[in-house]
Formats: sequence, structure tokens, C-alpha cells
Amino acid sequence: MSVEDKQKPQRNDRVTIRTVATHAGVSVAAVSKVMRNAYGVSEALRAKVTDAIDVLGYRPSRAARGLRGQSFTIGVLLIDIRNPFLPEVIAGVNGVLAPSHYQAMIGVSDAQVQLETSLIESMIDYKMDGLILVAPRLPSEILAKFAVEIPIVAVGYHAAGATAFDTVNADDQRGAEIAVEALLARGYRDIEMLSLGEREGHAVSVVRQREIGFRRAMQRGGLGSSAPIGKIPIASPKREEAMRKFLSRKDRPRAVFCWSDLDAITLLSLAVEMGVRVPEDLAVIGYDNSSTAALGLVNLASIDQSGRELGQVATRALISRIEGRSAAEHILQIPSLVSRNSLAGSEATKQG
Amino acid sequence: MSVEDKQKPQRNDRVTIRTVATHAGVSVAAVSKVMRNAYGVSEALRAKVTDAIDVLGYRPSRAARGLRGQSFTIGVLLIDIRNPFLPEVIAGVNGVLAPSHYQAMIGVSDAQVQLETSLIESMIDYKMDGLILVAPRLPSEILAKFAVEIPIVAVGYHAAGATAFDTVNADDQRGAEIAVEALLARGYRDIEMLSLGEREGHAVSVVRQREIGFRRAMQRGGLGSSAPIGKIPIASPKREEAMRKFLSRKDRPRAVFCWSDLDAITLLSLAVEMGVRVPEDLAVIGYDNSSTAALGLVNLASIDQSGRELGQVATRALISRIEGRSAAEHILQIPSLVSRNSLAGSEATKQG
DNA sequence: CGTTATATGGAGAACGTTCTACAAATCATT
DNA sequence: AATGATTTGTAGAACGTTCTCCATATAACG
Repeated sequence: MSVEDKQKPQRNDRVTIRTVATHAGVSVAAVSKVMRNAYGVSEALRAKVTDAIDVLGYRPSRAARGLRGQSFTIGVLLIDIRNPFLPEVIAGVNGVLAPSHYQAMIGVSDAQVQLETSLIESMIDYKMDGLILVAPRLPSEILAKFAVEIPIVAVGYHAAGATAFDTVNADDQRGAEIAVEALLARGYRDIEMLSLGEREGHAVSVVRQREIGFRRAMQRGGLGSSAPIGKIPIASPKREEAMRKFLSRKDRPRAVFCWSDLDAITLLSLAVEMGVRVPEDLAVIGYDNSSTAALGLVNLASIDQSGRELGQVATRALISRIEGRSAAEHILQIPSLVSRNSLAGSEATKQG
Repeated sequence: MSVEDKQKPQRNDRVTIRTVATHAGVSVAAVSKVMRNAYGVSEALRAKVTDAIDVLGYRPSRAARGLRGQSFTIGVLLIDIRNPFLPEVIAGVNGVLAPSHYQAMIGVSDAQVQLETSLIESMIDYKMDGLILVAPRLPSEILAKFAVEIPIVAVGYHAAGATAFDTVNADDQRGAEIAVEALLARGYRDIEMLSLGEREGHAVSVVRQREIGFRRAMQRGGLGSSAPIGKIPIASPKREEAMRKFLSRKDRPRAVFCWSDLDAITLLSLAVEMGVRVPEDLAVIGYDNSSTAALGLVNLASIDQSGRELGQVATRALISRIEGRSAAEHILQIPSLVSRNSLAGSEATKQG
């Protein structure tokens, strides 16, 4: 009895638009108009309604909103939450969204195409207003298909030809070039890139772009014939194995460009462990300028692509798309080198 | 003209439950029953419906579902996306959720109470089925208020007295004790804790618990009278400043227990920079056993509280609550020490 | 004053589900 | 064969919004 009495009011006390309307002595439509500040409401009406809203603490139901109009939510899909680059992107997104009435909801796909698909579908089914996909793994045609249902901006996804959705990237080719140029400028000639295995990075991924840039810069430097690219698996036991093998190679190069700080930092760690001195025996450049790279202990030179800025730009692009733009935009930021100890000095000149 | 022709089909081609019903030649209610596998559907009906669903590629609208019943989504609120402890929790949550029909949507509050509130409200307004709040900053009474609207499990939030929501924690008092005991066992006596400033950690936060554990263990070790706790601000210029000041103190202790790896790692970096040897001059223990701590370069001893496991346990608790449990549960995991170089040997005996 | 334009408020149909209540059909039981 | 019990399927009202018409009230104008 008393239990029921306690349950009932809980259930019923949701303040809906109707409650507000009754309390303010106006129609539901009027309240809705005020909420969306649509045309045709007098100051008097607006005051009555906002008062009622304040008194009652009314919040519109996102679910109901989504069913009919906008939900004022944008979905963000992350391929992986462990990569320290991603949080930066989120920070950028949240920064731009904060002053607006939009909110971000994040899904994590863990690099599984299956999960990625179902998360995107869910976000569509929630009637979110737009999607920011960070380094998605799905092929461009599939994204294009989704893009007819919902505005999409892809970050870290090189599909400059896409007409159905926007892309925002740092120029990964250029980033790799900058890395190689820095090494060349310091006298290194014997340079190798450590990249991701074929299976883990598709054609439009940032990794492949960095490989292209690496090759081009090597070519320009007159080292076109020998621009070796090693592939490091992503999963844990094999990954360290491959790095150890690299470090103990007789013909190990004098300098290495890693596709990501994630790999570069582990490489640095293993190097210490194996007695390979950095930068004396081996110069290392990473990618992403993660916070770990900046640590005094690590001191890893790295290509900075400002994830935060990418997040900001992507968000602004998405909002403009939500607001009606239909021509695709493909934005490219220029990355820069952050030089640190792992690349120090010009001591590489002693090599042949 | 042709533009309109192209728009129309896009809008209209959403496959709804009605489309399925028509295609299968049954009623809408029947399809709904099949979807929820409710009682009272024959094999024949079920087959017809599932066939139609497959053919049409039907996906129920989450928005509509939320409006009426369950949305099969659980919301996860993260205080901060940069702390490497959080991704582990997410991994645990996703791991448990993957085989179920639930999905996680993540919100990031960036430690702002304002944003935290509005994210929780949004998740409620989306009619999510339950919430996992990781290290929320809101006071317990407010969470209790939210908990009448939606099942809540708080992680990293010590409110063992709460009756309206569950909590899942590692035993932070015990963790701090373990750290101190490890230091004592290695002969250190001159021990200090570096903690968070009052403003950044409320009474029920993990930080305060670790302070309690620290004091208790020191007391037990006969060092009760001198169990100093330094406070490090969280924001960046002041933070490093405080650490530098600590490192250059004349009466700097021989060992330090940091409330988080985040601080411990920065401290390690600054120590190298300032010529303070670790562990010879200063032993360091961190908290969280983050992946960075495990790097050969860093080699930081740390208390492991398995964020992944916390995420798993919290998710299971939440699901059981969604399914009807009403008595509050407060779960405590036991953390453990991961010993590494920053704590090496037993060389501390030379001190007075 | 009558007429037309404009500003303001409201009725009510969607949106895509769930779920209660009920009708119809089938099966058991006497 | 009649009655009751059970199984199977459906109608239709909710859920809380948005948004397109309409209806009225007021202002503008000749």
C-alpha cells in the first residue's frame, strides 16, 4: 500500500511540456514555440512560459525531441579510447559544443568494424543531429550510405573525393615529409619507417598517407631506392617482438620514423632495455605529440597534428552541415615538428 | 524538381515497424512482440516477421523506444578523458555489454559540476536504462535524487551509506596502506604523501580515502606523529611549480606516495631534470598502474586497482539493478602493488 | 468604419515504438 | 456438444515532443 503510494508519485512527477502549459495557462504549442524560440510569441507569453519552466524545472525529453525533430546531440565515434591522441580531439569537440545547445555522446568501437557499424546505426536511430567519426575503419562507400541519413564528418580519414560527407585531417603526407626532412637536415641518411601492418590500416587511413609522405620525401632526398618501411603488428606480444627484432638487427638504420607515438614510445623503452642509445645510436621521431612524448623522461620528438584543433574544426564543419550546407568540405591542417632529445644535435654526421 | 524527387525517397524510406508489419502481413503489435520476444507468438508468426526484418533491414528507432519503454542504452559519465585509468574502465564496461543487447554511450564532463549535471540530465532525458558514473563530483544527495529517476552505479566514489544507488570501488584506503607498507618493509621511514588540493577532491573521492589509508598505515608503523600530506594543484603551471618546490626542499623525504600515476610520472620526469635520483635519492609509488607507468623508461611502482575489473563489476551491478534489484550494493575490490624500479632494492636503510 | 495585413495563440496530426485489453481461434475436459 | 481454459493475434491508446495549418485579435490604411 504505502509502497505503491511511494512509487506512483515518482512515476507521475515527470514535468512534461503539458505540465508547463497548464501551469502557465497556455497551450502546449505555445510552450513549444518558446522552447524553439520560433516566430510569433509575445513578450508576455514568453515571460509566462519561462517562469513556469523555471518554477517547475522543466527539461524537454530528448527521446521525444528525437522522434519528431532535432535531438541536439551529436555523436562521436572513437576507434580506440587508449590512444592519447583521441582525448585531444574530444576536448576540441567539447570546447566548441560547450557554448551551444548541442551535446556530445561518445561511442567506442575498439577498432571492430562490426561494433563500429552498430554504433553508427544506433546514433542514427537515436536521431542524433550529426556524427563525427574519428579514424573510422568502414570503407568510404559505406560511410557515404550512412551520410544520406545523417550529416557526417570524418576525422583522420583520407577520402578527399567523398561528396556525401566532410573530412578533416592533418596533412599526414606532409607530416611524414617534415619528419624525414628534419632527419635529413641533421645529416641522417640511413632512415627507416616503422608502420602498421596492412591488416590494421586501410587504404584511406592516416598510416598509409604517412607512408606515402615518407617515400616521397626520401625520394626527394635522393634516397628513393632505399626507403624501407617496416610493419609492426598492433597486438601486444607480437608487437614488442617485432620491435626487439628491429632493434637487434645488424643493419639497423641510424634513424627511425614511427607512424605513432604509441609505437615510438614503446620503441624508446625497449631501446633503453637493450642498451641502444637514443639518439646516439638511433634517432627516433614519433607522430601525434602525445603528452607522454613531452615528458622529460621520454623526450620524444614528434609530429604535432593538434588533435584539439582537428576536433574543433570538425565540430564547426558538422554544425554548418547540420544547418544546411550540402557541398562536401575537405579540410587539411598543416602539422609541425616538435623537436626533442630523441632527435638531438647534429651528431649523425659520422655515418657513411 | 529533380532535387525534390531526390529528397523525398530519402525521407520516406525509413523502415519502421509498420513497414515490417505490412510486408509480413501481420499487425504492428505482432512485430513488436517478436522484437521484445514477448509471450504469445507462434513459430509461424515469428518466422514471417524475422524474415521480413531481414529482408527490409529493419532497425527499431531508439528514440521511439526510449519514449515508450527501454532504450537499451546505458550512459557512462567520465570525469576526465585524459586520465589513463578511465579507458580501462570503459574497456571493462564494453566487454560486459558486448554480448548483450545493451550499448554504452559516453559523456565527458571535464570535471565541471555544471556539465556533469547537464550530461546526467540528458542521459535521463534520453530515457537511457541506467548510468555508470565514474568519479562523479556531485554530492551524494544529488546523486540520490537522480537515482529515483534512473538506476545508478557510481565508480570511484565512496558513499557506502547510500541506499539509492550502488557503488563499486577499489579499496582506496587499503591501497594506500599497501603502498606505505611496501615502503616500510624496504626500510623507509621518512615518507610523505603527495595528494590533491582540497578544492579538487571532495569528501567521498578516492583521494581522501587514500589519505586516510596513508595516515592509518603510518600510524601503525609508528610514524603517526609525522605523516605529512602535501597538496599538489591540478592545473598546469602551478602543478609543476609545486612539484619542483617539493623536489628542491631541504627536508625532502626519502620516499613519496603519489595519489595518482599522473602526478607520480610528472614527478619522476622533473626529478630526472633536477638531478634527483630515483630510487636512490627518492623512492616513488604511484596509483593506478597506468600503461605509462609500465614503460621501461618510466618504471614506476604503482598500486593496481584494475579499472577494467571495476568497469565489469559496475556494469554487472547496473544490469542487475535495471532488472529489478532495489537494495543498494557497495562493492569493494582489493588493490595490489606492482613493484618496479622507482621503489627498487632495500637501499633505504642508510637513513636515520 | 470597413477592409486588409500582420501579429499572436491554439488544435491536432504526426513521429515509431510499447503494452494493455480484448477478440478470435484452438485445445481440453466433461 | 457444451463449456472452460489456453494460445495466438490485433486495435488503439499512450509516450512527449514538433510543426503545419487555422482562428482570432490587433494594427494599418484608405
